[in-house]
Order: sequence, then structure tokens, then C-alpha cells
Amino acid sequence: MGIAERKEREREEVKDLILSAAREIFLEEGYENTSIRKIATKIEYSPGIIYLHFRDKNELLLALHDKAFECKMEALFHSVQDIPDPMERLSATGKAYLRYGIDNPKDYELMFILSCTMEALAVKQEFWKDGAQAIGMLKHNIVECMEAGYFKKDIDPDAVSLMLWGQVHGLVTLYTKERLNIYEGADQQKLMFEAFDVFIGLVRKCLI
Amino acid sequence: MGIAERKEREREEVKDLILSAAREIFLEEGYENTSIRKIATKIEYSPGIIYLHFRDKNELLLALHDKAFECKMEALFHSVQDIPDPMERLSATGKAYLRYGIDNPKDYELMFILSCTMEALAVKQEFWKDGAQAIGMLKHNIVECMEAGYFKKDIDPDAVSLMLWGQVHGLVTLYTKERLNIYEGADQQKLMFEAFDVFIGLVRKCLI
DNA sequence: TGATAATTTGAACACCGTTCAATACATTTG
DNA sequence: CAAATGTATTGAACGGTGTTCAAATTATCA
Repeated sequence: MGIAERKEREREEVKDLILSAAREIFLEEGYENTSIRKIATKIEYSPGIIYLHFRDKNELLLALHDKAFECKMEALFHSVQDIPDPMERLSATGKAYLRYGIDNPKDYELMFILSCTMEALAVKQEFWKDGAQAIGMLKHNIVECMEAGYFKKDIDPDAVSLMLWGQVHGLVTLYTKERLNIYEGADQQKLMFEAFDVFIGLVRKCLI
Repeated sequence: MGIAERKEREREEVKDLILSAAREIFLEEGYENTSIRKIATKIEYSPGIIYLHFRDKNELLLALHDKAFECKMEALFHSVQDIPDPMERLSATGKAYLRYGIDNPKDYELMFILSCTMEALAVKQEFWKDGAQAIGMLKHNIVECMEAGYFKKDIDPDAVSLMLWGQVHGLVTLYTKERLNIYEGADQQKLMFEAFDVFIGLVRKCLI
């Protein structure tokens, strides 16, 4: 049955078209200004077509979230994967995270700030899958640090991973939401990395 | 001149009416669902009246931001002000910050996440005034910790204050934006405070 | 080719922020 | 007190939004 397959393929093509147009507009103009009509105009379809592929704007957002996650977080962890020393890898991961957040604020917002309702359980699990994998990697790194003698054996990997994540997430969002303007005249990015250096210095010296 | 004063007073009353109605709707339904028309309906005026007191919705938001800041941050720092030991005070401030963020997510969003354009310089400075004061208090606390021998003398108060702020801000926003769902089955608030305890433990032990 | 099925449309609905001529009201003046 | 002036408020209108669905179009099959 070639026809059904071709139809399905064409359907997917339109869906991808919608997604990439939505992504482009989103990255350029933010969530608020990404309208269904703009997307439709960009891909030269009528607004209605979008509702044949996504239940509503929120579901479209979810799809963008998933895409951003699998593309970017994977690359982030991959970029530091061949650093043998787990402590150095932890530090490098944090810095790469800061860099990613600074350079891709809209993508970052999509992944870690934007609220989207998730009633369907299937959707929910899909939403968290990639994030859970990233946290898994982080926790694995922490365990490696324990085994390498960098950390005490009795620490809680959950609490420590959340501390680490919370630190870099906090720095990124304070920066991208322009709250570091409070530090008048400072080089904000430099300050972020200085704060992280102090932090990772603490972790390095004192979790043992 | 009693009349002009009464007029001014009445004007301010309407402005306060708008602000408190906006605040109520905002806290209940979030920024997106806080519409000019809803505010106007709530205070039993026409939509146009709001534009006689605020240039646009963004300026209304700015006014709400200022109000939230002066009310809440002041109270937060005041609540820990009589803890004599600076290290204990620092820890207590962090925990109070977490508690505030958890209990007042919408207010917190208004203060630390929401973006609002600020073209006018006067508006800009007004926006940052209270925040800068809070950061000033934090830095003062850090200096006290240095003087009390808790911290080394050569640390950078800016970097350390940002590290501290980044940590608690990160934890609060990961929680309120529901990203801690990744830690399946965990008591999220408990986990937050555990992460903070690990963090403050590091600070306590190792910044010296 | 004609009938059937799938796809796509775009007008319509109810909302939104914002503007501004027209109205209603308060005050002052004759 | 009544008319004239000035101020405060209105609400219809504009162009936008997300969303729906009867209708039109297009593709497939007999």
C-alpha cells in the first residue's frame, strides 16, 4: 500500500513545516508574538491546517519543547563526555550549560521556563523523558565523583544534582530575564562565570 | 486650594483601584489572562479609564512589580534582621526566600521572571531601586560574614552574592515552573530545602 | 468518467490591547 | 439660578488573537 504511506509522509512533512516555521518565529519574536496566523502565513497554508496537526497552540509548544530538548541537551552532555575526570566534567558541564543558556535564551525559555498545560499522561511522560535523561546523566556524574573520592559517600545524589542544576539555572534565568541589571556597570556574563567559579570551588573543596 | 487636592486624591483612588484589581486578577489568573477589560469590569469602569492612569499594560505591570517588591522583599529581610550571627542570618534569609517563592509564585514571577520593556530611564531606575536595596543587604550580610571570620577576606561580594541569589532563585523557579517533576515521586519542597542545606553547608564550611 | 473520500479552506466567533470622538459630569461665571 | 466652560469618562471601532466548522477543493477508486 504505497498511497497510504505517501499520504502519511506528506502529512508529516506538513507537520514538520509547521514546527520549523513555529520555531523560527518563536526564536525571533518569542512565545507571545508567535501566532497561529503568522505560522500559517509563513508556510502558505490557512490557519485551520495547524489544528489538523496539533490540538491547540499549547500542544504545538510541547512539540517544540521536545525538539529543543533532544537536539540541544544531548549535544551539551556529548560535548563534555570525553573529559575523563568526573569533577572536571561536572565543572565543564555547568559552564557549557551557562553558555548554552546565554546564547540561546529563547530555546532555554522553551525548555525550562515556559508553562504548558499537560493533561494527557502520555504527553506528560513524553515531556519529561529527555529532561529525566539529562538529570540521569548529571546524577551519574555525581556518583562518579563519589567513587573517585571527590564527594563523601553519604551524600544524596538527588539533593546534590538539584543544587547543581538550581545554581546554573538560577544564573541563566537571572541573566536572560535581565535581573542582573541590578549589578550596575558589571560585565554580567563575567560575573555569572565568577559566581559559578566560586560555587564549583566550594563543591570541589568541601563536599568531601 | 481644596478642590485640586480632592481631584488629585480621587485620581489616586482610581489608580489604586486599578492596581489592586489588576493584582487580584494577576495573582488568580496570571499575566496572560489579566486583561484590561477584566480589570475595568472588576472596578466597574470602562476600559478606557486605565489608559488615563497607565500608558499601556506594560506600565501597569511595572507598577505592580514595584508594589510587590517594596511590600515583600522588605518584609523578608526584616524577618531575619534580628538574627545576630551573620552566617545564621544568611542561611535564614535563603530559607525565607525559598519559602516566599514557594508560597507566592505569581508575585515571585512578577518580580523576577516577567519581562517588561523599560524605555524610560526614570522608569528603569525606579524598577531596580528596591531590588538593588535587597542585593545591598545581601552583600552587607556577606561582608559581615567576612568580618566574623566565616568567609575569607579576599572573596568578591558581588560574585558570592550572585552565587547565593542564583542558587535560591534557581530552586524557586525550577519548582514553580514545575520542572522538579523530573524528580519523580519526590517531595519537591523537601528536596529543595535539602539541596539548599547541602549548599549552605558548603558555604558554611568552605568559604573560609 | 463519475462517485466517493480525504484534505484544505476561510469566514465566523469571542476574545484581546488600544484609541479617540462623543458624552456626561463638575465647576465656574454672569 | 442658568448658562458656559472645563474635566472625566465612556464605549464603539480598529486590527489583532486562538479556535471552530460548514463548505469547497482536491485526490483516489470503481
